[in-house]
Amino acid sequence: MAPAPRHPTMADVAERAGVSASTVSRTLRGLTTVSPEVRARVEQAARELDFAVSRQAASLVTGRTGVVAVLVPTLNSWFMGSALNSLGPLLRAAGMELNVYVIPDMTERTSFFERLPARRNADALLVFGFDLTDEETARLDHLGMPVIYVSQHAHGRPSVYVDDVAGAVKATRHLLHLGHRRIAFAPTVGASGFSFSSRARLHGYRQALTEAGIPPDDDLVITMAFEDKRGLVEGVGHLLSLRQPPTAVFAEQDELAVAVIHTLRAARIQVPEQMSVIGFDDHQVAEWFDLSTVAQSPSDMGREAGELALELLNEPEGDQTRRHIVLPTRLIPRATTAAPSLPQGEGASES
Amino acid sequence: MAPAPRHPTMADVAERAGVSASTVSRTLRGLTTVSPEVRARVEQAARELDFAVSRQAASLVTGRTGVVAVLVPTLNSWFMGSALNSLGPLLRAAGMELNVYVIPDMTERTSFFERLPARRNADALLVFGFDLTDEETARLDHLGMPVIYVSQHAHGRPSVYVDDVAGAVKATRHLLHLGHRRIAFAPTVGASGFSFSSRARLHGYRQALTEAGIPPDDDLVITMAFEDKRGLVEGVGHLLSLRQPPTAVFAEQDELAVAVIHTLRAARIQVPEQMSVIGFDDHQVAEWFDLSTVAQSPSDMGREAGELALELLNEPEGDQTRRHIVLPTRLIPRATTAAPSLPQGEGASES
DNA sequence: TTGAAAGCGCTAACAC
DNA sequence: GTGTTAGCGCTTTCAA
Repeated sequence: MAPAPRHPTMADVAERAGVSASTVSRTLRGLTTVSPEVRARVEQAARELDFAVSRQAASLVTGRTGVVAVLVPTLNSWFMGSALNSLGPLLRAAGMELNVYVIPDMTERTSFFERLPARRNADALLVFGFDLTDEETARLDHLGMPVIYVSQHAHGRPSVYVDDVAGAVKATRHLLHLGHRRIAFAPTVGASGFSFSSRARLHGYRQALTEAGIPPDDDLVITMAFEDKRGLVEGVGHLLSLRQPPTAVFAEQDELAVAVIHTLRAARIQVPEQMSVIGFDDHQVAEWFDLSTVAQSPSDMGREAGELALELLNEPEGDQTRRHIVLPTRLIPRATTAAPSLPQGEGASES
Repeated sequence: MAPAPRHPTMADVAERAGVSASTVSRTLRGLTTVSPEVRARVEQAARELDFAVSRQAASLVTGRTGVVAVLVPTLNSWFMGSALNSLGPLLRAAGMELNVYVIPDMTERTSFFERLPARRNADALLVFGFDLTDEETARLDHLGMPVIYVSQHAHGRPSVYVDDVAGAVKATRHLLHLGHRRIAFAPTVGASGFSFSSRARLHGYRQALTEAGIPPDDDLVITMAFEDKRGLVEGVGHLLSLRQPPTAVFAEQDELAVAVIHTLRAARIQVPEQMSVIGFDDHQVAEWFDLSTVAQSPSDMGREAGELALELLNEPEGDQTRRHIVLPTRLIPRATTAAPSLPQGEGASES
């Protein structure tokens, strides 16, 4: 780096082009009230000086920062990666920057809500998949910028989420149609958010069972985490040791489903012959495992959320702020679900 | 949102605390030249008004934006997710924001390098895994801020990367020790960056073979992408149809390794009995597949890169700017590699 | 230890 | 169409 290569300012460009700074500003912002010749001169001068507008200075006067902030529990997940992968370029195209706040644990979370660093440094905030307390939500309400809840339904506030309940119903019905009657549900621990989806899927699972005249059995609901090998072995062991063990498992997400399959196979339980397994997501890994699943599209979610954000930013303060976008799911039956091999009945495992 | 809940300014805080704006500024920045009583008054006033400093205004005068920008080919990858997951909180702790530029394709890339939007909007830039042209690198050199190359070695510029060559040597030697002589290497297409690693791993593979007295055979190097099922089938088919087919495959990354295993099994080729497969990464999926692999730690990479960035920012313009950090790898043998079942020799597949 | 004043680089009224 | 002027909200001399 050179000693102090001071960035050129608009004044520099103005001087070089022989115009005023306002004209440079107008030109660079694409306002039409600039004559073609002047525009050409200004653009060339800017190019020659390799000039870039300082957002800082601009936003000081416009009151807009040109950045959209996202609050995420983690970046290391298929869901977040896909969502932000579509959100990023979308914002870029609109001339906005993407600012990311990664909040992996409670400490970070507390400090985030205390200081609210996004406060004056973004025009809108997208909150991904956190299960916020009322207090936290209230705090965000006073942020002074549009806040959009993504991958969760926030009462009375703009949200974008997938229809988790319907998706879970599809998965459960699929198993029911195959003849399963003892169906386990494996939610995953929400240390890092997304427990909204978790609860919605549990709800859909219960609903489908109830509709089929099967009373939900809490013994069949067992929380596990795909990173926790030990917990998996215990959880799966618990299910297998039940008086009436399940013949199918519906895992809250594909990665967990795959981990469950891995654990089952390690215990010499054949999938799907002895146990059907279905996931949720249609994660890349689902294909490798021929995993039956319910597909959702995080890319669509990122896109919808981004578009909604841009809309709210350009909206004439309308009370359109309580919009909800619900995205669909799709059942994808593959090879890890099949009809149960044994006839169902009381004490099947006893004999 | 209220009609226009104007953010309180320092002047507001100053008034409320009965001091000048400068004193508020000094207090909030933790300068010691403020008497305890005044400090207390100011802090309380700030709290009561829920005041937050405007970075925009501050950076206008300090010349520092308080943001670190990262340029990434994608966010939807284990590598990037892990790296940014550790980078984010680290920057937060240092009071910096994380700005992400996702550049998924050539169009976006061209436009990024044309406009260089990070230019006046960040204090440092971390470039992840792109294979930049000399022209692009030169452009970054003139950005007027520290630029750190991550997951790649950039000639004469600060870089953080894993020792891909050594890692690839470990993987290849592992197969050699098991008795393999025909070892394929599967690099993956670098549409979205990371071809630096790709080439380094190829190099390590060749080096290990050469050391073992085996001339590298380009017929055994076949590029595939784990998302491209068709390409996988063709690629694997190609290897199997060789006059002397390989007995082991070293895939550039775990996800590809897993896809290869999936493809092999679909073709009724047993792993590792008929074909050993080893990956690179120690991705989560490696465990589920009992995949032998070479571990690297993207979290460490993110951390090192972040620390280096902070260092360069606080450094007295020293010429320390050409620092290199090389991270280690570790071989993790699991169940997808084993000794070849057939004796090696010419025309083994002919008989 | 504190305050007054100047100004960072830009945009928005308002004139011309 | 284009230039002039007046700040946006901070930090930073410089005085006191």
